[in-house]
Amino acid sequence: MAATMRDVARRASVAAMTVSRVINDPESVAPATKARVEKAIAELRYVPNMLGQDLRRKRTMTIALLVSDITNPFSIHQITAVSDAARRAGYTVIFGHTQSDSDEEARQLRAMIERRVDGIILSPVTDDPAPVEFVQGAGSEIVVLGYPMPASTVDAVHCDTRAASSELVEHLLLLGHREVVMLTGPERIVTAVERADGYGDAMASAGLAPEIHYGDFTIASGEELARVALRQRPSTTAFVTANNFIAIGAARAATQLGLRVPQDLSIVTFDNARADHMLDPFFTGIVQPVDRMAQTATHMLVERIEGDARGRARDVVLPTVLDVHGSSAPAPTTRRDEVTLLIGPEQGHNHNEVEGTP
Amino acid sequence: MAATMRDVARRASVAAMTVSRVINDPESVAPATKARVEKAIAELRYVPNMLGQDLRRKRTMTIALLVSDITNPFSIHQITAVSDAARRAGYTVIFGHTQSDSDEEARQLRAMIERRVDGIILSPVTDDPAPVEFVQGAGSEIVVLGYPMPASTVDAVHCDTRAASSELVEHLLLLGHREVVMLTGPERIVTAVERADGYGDAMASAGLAPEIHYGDFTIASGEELARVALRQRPSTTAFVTANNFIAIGAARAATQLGLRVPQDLSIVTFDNARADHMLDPFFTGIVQPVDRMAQTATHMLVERIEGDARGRARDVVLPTVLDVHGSSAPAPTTRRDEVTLLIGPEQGHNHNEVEGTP
DNA sequence: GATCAACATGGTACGCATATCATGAAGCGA
DNA sequence: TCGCTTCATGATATGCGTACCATGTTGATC
Repeated sequence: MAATMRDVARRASVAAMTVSRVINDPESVAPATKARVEKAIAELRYVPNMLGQDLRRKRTMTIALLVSDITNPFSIHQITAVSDAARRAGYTVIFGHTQSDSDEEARQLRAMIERRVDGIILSPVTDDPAPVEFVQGAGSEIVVLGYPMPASTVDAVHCDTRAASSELVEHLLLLGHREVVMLTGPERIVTAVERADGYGDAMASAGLAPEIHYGDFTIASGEELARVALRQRPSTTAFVTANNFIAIGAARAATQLGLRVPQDLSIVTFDNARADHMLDPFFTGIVQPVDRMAQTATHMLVERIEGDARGRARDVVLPTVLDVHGSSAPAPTTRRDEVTLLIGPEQGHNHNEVEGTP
Repeated sequence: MAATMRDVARRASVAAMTVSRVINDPESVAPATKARVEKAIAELRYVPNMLGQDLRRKRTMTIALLVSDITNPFSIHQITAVSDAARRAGYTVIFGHTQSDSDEEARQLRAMIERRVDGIILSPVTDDPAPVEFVQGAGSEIVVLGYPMPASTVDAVHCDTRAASSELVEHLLLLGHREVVMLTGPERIVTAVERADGYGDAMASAGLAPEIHYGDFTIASGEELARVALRQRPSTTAFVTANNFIAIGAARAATQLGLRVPQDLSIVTFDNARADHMLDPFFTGIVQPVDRMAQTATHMLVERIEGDARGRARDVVLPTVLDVHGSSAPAPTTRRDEVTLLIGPEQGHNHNEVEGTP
């Protein structure tokens, strides 16, 4: 169906090689020949076949971006930032999402290696070095985005999310909160653990007992975690949540239990959706410089691919910002025992696995 | 660097063809041979090169999805739905976004044809048949998602967005509104025009004069359009907006002008963000069955690719739902002339191009 | 023991574009 | 006019995997 380079060559009475030259290095072809070839290209509506080109050149000019959860506005922001930076560098980007699942991550990485992408930007699920080694062993370049990799044999761009988590707690402590509970994601995901650790650090420094609930990075899980936490400890005055979905869920649970945010309960979080997307930015939270992270990662990757960067792995840590909005307020002074009453009828609701850490 | 099939063949003392068989049709290889080959594959960490395979098979098992604006939650929803459906059918999906720009659309389509995707799902910018013909001429299958194509030589899945727009207006009329103004996107984009037309239909049926403001599908534009509309006609009691970004902008403008939504001003819209993502679903609006649309489009495309569907183009129209939330309320009974006062100091603000239609 | 089928495996060419070397023509100076 | 460079173009081989046909082996059947 589709015309090939040889079809064009035949029609223009030249060799295939000359057609290739017209496309890739027009200067090197005589004007008359070039015109003939271009005419044939137009007439046959010839579109080059990158499969052949890539196979021969051993270069696809493609980089892959693997994010954990494409439904998260945070990931969307990463995707747009990476594609823009990549396009400027002359690369095409293909995406995948792992749904925070290591097996899916492995499958996706393999699919990308099969396509022989020149490089991969990965937001890894765990700090297991195996996926990274797999990519490197296959001869593709890789940059890790969003998480520090412990065995640092790979370029990485991330924020100090543990310290940022401490910062969130300190914000609450300054507002007079003492009963601060952490709601985070699954224990198998580094981000969830890191953010819980930062919370633990700050609580320990303040001489307070930490209370951490592990769940999922979803609204439903946030709702459930908040419900359980409030039932177990009705005197809680503030939640630190490990992402915006958990925060939304927690806010929902609070509202349903008759608690007002922030008057009765403060909620602070990570990875706020871009302010743009919301009618009123609401959650106080840590904002990561997504654009800069994505651009930096892309540039580092392109440097590796093009051989401009050799040698040791580079680890770039970018600063976060605490963005104070309406979801955090001074701790209420009175105890709220009526909460237990409201929670009563909801007891059969606890069907998620929830693990508490002392 | 990376091992090839022949490397594996040599190591297992078989022909390359046998390695290929082990990978694609393991049943046809004797167990002992198969084991030897698999051992060699593991030892060399061989990963097949799809470029070679695709080139030979003339099949990439890839479909491309081209949406207009990846930052829109509506598009994200399309992306996830299409990738899920495609994965189930054994296809990989690659994405692109056109930013509602015809040139960018053409570039992206060409890039996808260059990669020889088996098919393309396109949310077109305009109703120009050229992009569709380009793809068909290049031998790829295509399904148009979200917009009806006038010259129906192509499969399409969409909603009757014009009728839906009328439905929005009727909802407002039932609430007693008479001064209803349309805020829509650029005139060059079909969706913007279709939705304005539906508004026009309903206003005409009710014997009311339409007033349409064209702008962009962005929050900033929505804000600007609303500001201008309210200045020109302070007695406006309701806006119909052509997407959620315009709605958010309009709500912002209203708030800044001291108008409460919905008490003083109702706002209804299209393409609400998924309820999930918002703390409180707020906008009354038309909801399109995104999942079903995306699945249908994917299935139709796969059928074409696999030759199960031949002949005439199919045009599937799916029903929309009017989702009533808090942004629409009965029309206020008193006139509001103080609005002009509030608008006064903002006059120098009109730097977007805004076109009014009588 | 001969014949044939069924099966396992190999050899060769091909899909498309390009790197590399080779060839021919034109241009230039002496 | 000869010899040399410079430039435009072509022929061939290559990248990787697979379709297709061919060959050899095994085993069953009479």
